[in-house]
Amino acid sequence: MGTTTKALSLLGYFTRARPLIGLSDMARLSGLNKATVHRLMGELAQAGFVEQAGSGREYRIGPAVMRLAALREHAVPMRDVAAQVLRDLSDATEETAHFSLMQGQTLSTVAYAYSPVHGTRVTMEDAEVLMLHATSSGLAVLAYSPRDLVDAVLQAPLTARTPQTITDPAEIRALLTEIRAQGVAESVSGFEEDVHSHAAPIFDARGCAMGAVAVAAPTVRMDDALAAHIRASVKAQALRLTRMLGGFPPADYPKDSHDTVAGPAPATA
Amino acid sequence: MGTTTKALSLLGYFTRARPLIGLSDMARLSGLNKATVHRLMGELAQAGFVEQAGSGREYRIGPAVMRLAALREHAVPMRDVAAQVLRDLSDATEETAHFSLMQGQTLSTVAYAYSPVHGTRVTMEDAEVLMLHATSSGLAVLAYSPRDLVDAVLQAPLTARTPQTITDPAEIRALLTEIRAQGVAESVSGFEEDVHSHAAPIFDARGCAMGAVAVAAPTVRMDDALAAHIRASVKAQALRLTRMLGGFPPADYPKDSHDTVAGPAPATA
DNA sequence: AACCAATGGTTCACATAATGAACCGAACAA
DNA sequence: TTGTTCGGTTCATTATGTGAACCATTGGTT
Repeated sequence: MGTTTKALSLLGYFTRARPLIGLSDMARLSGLNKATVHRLMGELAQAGFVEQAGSGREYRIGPAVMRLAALREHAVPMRDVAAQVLRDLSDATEETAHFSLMQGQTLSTVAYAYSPVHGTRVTMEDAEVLMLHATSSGLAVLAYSPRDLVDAVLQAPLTARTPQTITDPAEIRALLTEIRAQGVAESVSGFEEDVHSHAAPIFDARGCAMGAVAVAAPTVRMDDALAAHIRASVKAQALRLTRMLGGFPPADYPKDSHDTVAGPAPATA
Repeated sequence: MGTTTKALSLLGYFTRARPLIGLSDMARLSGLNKATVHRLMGELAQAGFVEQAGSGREYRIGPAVMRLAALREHAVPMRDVAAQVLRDLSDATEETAHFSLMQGQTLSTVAYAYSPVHGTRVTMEDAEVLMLHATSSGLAVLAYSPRDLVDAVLQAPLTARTPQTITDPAEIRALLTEIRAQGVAESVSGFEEDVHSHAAPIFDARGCAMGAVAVAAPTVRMDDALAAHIRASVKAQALRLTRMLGGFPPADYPKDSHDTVAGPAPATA
């Protein structure tokens, strides 16, 4: 393992729950020698990536990352990043993939990608507003949203877009629990007739659901095999997009044991 | 120079104007061997600090910094705190207010606020790097910086951003003495043409200057009354921000006994 | 087609820079 | 006192990083 990799891996041990780490703690966490950690932290500190908190001599994330984050935000608009992931997702599933973001209390479509494989496909509109209770994307977001939002949405009148739209608040709450267990939401003809969609949430840097990635297929093409494939794909790609956008899933988000989506892994040592 | 320092220094070459950098360019910019840069960028990429943009094989800042920035912001909500102070300052002066922090040996913009009053205003960019000798913020910081830093900055070649930029080290040293007497630095068209700015330093918990708050106005609007108002406001708000961030001014920082610039609008409005 | 000058990327002999066991002085507790 | 921690330092050993020279591609010129 390269020296730089070691140094950068140290940054991975800072979390929301553990924003301050002392020298000895860091040595323990990383499994590296205390002297090594000291030198690496010194270099990180000199570059402004960490700094020593005033009172103790513990370290915390430094100001340099703010500058880089501002650059990243400017250089990489979310749509472009999402477009890439959606293309992969629609290729993998041979169906329509789309990405939507919460804006205020509504969910609106940001980007989508079609698969060229089938002649019939689910089509999307730019900036379409998705109802939270009637779409798989909306349910995926709701399942990982704070109670306030869920209550606000479910106490408002729930309009039925189709005869299949679920409008009973109690039924939806039960659904949300199930979604949290699965990590994937599902909707059959809830928003558009004859559309069967699966969605997984996208999380921001605080671990809050900020949107969702979904795959929508005509109901006639859906069967158990395709559904299983889509569920796995959408979940994997949603995790990938979450990471690409700099967010990370909450601790209780169900992990599939098999798929290993590359991420900023901590020390393997 | 340590390997880690070299790797991290590469990140410093990304700017707003240059968000994508190729391998050869990076080697040129950093003065390092291409093979070295390749390996370092590889390690940075593996950790998510850079990534290779889809089209070319050029590098850009990666998603990992977003996570760290969120952590930093959570631990040290400087940006939020500053935003509040800047809003008050721009309201009070009816001009653009901004806050910048020293990172290593450069000063970079952290936050800013515009006043809605005038149609023309000085505009800012996120994460813009301010030259220490050519901006009021830079001079304010230098005036309260240790001798080493001042010497290092003034012995390097001082580039002139505009014809009005002061590039004579002796002249700048004289200026710094004056700034220490006033507690406020001033720059007329030193960084951008037709911009007149005033700045006051922000101190950390040890009483060292760690950044500056400034108000920038179009030169055409500047007159004695506005200048006096801005000087008082920027000084008062800088002191306030210093305190809010847990720092305090050094003993020799000039205190204005009389003006209490709590009042919002200037007389001229 | 042939040529040139870029690009990103790779190799390997060499030496610089990283490593870690043992050490220090300072707090704090029993 | 003794025994813990803690952050930080030293220095012989060697793993790690380095860079001149090398490919393989690409895009532009002649």
